[in-house]
Amino acid sequence: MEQRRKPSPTIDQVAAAADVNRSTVSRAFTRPQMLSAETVRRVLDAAERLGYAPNHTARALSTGRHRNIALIVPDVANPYFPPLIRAVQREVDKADFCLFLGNTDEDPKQEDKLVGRFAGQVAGMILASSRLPEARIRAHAAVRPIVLINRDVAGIPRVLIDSGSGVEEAVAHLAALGHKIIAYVTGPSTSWSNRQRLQAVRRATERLNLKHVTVAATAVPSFDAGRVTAKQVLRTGATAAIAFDDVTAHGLLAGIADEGIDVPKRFAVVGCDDVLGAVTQPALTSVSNRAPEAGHAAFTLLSDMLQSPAIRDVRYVLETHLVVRDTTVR
Amino acid sequence: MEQRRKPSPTIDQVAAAADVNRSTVSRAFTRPQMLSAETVRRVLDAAERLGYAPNHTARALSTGRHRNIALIVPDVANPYFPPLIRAVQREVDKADFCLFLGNTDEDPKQEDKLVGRFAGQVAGMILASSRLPEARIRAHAAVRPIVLINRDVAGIPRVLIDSGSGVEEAVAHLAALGHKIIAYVTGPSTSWSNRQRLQAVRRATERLNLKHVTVAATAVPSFDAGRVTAKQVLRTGATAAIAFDDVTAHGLLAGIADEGIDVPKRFAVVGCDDVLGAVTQPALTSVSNRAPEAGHAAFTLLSDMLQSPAIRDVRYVLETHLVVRDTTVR
DNA sequence: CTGTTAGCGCATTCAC
DNA sequence: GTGAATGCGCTAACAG
Repeated sequence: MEQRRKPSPTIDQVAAAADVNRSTVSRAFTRPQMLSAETVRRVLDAAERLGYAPNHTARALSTGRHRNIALIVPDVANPYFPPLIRAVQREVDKADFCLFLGNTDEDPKQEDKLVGRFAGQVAGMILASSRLPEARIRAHAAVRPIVLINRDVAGIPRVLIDSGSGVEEAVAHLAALGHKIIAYVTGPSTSWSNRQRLQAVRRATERLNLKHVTVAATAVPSFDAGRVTAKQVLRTGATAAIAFDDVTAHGLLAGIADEGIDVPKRFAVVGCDDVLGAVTQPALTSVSNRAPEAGHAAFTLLSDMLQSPAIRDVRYVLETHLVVRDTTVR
Repeated sequence: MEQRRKPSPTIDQVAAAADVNRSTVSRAFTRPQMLSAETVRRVLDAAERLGYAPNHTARALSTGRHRNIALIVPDVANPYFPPLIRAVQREVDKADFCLFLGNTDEDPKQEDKLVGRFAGQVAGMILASSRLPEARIRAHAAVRPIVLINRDVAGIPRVLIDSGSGVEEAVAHLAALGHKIIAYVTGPSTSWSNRQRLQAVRRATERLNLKHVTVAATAVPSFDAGRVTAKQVLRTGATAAIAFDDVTAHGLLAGIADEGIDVPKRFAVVGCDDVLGAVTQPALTSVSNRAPEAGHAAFTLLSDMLQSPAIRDVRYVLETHLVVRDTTVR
């Protein structure tokens, strides 16, 4: 049952088969226009025949350039990220790159470790919702191209989904429905989006002369985190809550139902990121999700950085809007 | 605004700083027990000071071994896969490997392309729900270690989630409830799981003296694919349906509701993979999901293959069970 | 225990 | 247009 894998052919074997020099084979693959059409054909032919494909590793070592990029996210299984990953994937693919995926579990230490692990085999990295301290981000960005998603660090190219705009719409919507006290259920304290949403709630409630309270959920956003928070939210006297994300909002909804309180008649709930669509019961009002566009933009940015080594201070902002469904008004 | 990135230190610089030979530095990192504790300390010290980290690429070129593996899935955004990816991720991480992620869009050509792209920079690959023809799989597996998930090819190590067992339970459950005609709503025709589920429906209905019909959904499983299939399903005279997966079942549920038919009173629905949990309305009865265990097992298998080059014919099967919720009985 | 030497497979100067 | 030579950063024999 033993079986040896045959080593893949090298550039030298192709050179021999095509009766040319190694450099000619190399050129046939990288800059064919430098060679006579006839030679190119002969080389490619031989390569085809031998099943030769340039060795990424050797090429990278020689040029110092990799055709890989890494995408690091806090939690693959959080429904927010797969569409983002998907979008990045698609662009990476078009560019004929390979994608490394890293999962930090919302842990800055783990994130730091991953950045280190990927370093040296990628052309650049995209950090989505990075939980790293600003200093670490700057340190990494000084050494290699980095693009941030949902993290605002001056001087580092970043793509920001401005959920603030959508959250302000949400507060206005709730105000119009007559709510006077609005609760915000928090997400990870290291999350830029969380801070942004919290600030938007503050700003909007103040402007509209409403009260707001914030209720802390556990560190990692989850259905259960939202659910156990329900009682506490109800005790604040709020009649409406905006949750850090849809998953938390979904749990909150369940927790409120556990208390026998009708949504939206006696309590209104708004989520963020609109990842659950109409699957909750009642269908969740939420702030729109532009993660796929963010993924696309991030790769485009990174791609630009790879072309021109000048570091540019790009701040790409995507606005969001409120998507009204049945948890706020029937 | 121009800025040059400083190149990372090489093994030689560390060697100079520690006043030893390059090989000593190399050993300090790969086989410290070969060196005197004192030397190791001195080398690691110098490395730390210079911010040195071994270059993956150079190491891989020299040893021919990579510390990367690739995981290829049909659709990252399909809720079935993120937990699987997550599980693989976790194991990969423990082993100090890096993970490439590939997305095939259910397209065999794309899958083939990805395998080629990753080849040469990975120690091995895991193909989840591969849509590749058997011949292609064999061809690839002959060249490099490959582990399959949810694809049964003799001679290639594979991890199979036996949804058949759960589907048979589902049919028995429906039979006990008095259903006589059961519809199966298909998934991708190239999917091993789809064939397996279809066969289970056939087997179980025959054994229990029930009728079954199959209704084809569009190629890519989706909410909409399920929804538009509803009318057709109802026309068959079936009073219960088992769908290829939860996402399709979810759509089916919506389509049936569109027709004004009450679930589960007048029609019963069963999903597969249990990825939606209790989020549908009514909560979906489904066949349990063991994707995380499959991911774990797949990496363990791959890891074993990397240790002993002997190709082994492993067939690791995970049983499933029916999870009864509200779409079959209230 | 540690230094010496020789590649890994390729891109890239130079020459011709 | 093409060939010859050099080195990317590292590991792995082989010596001592």
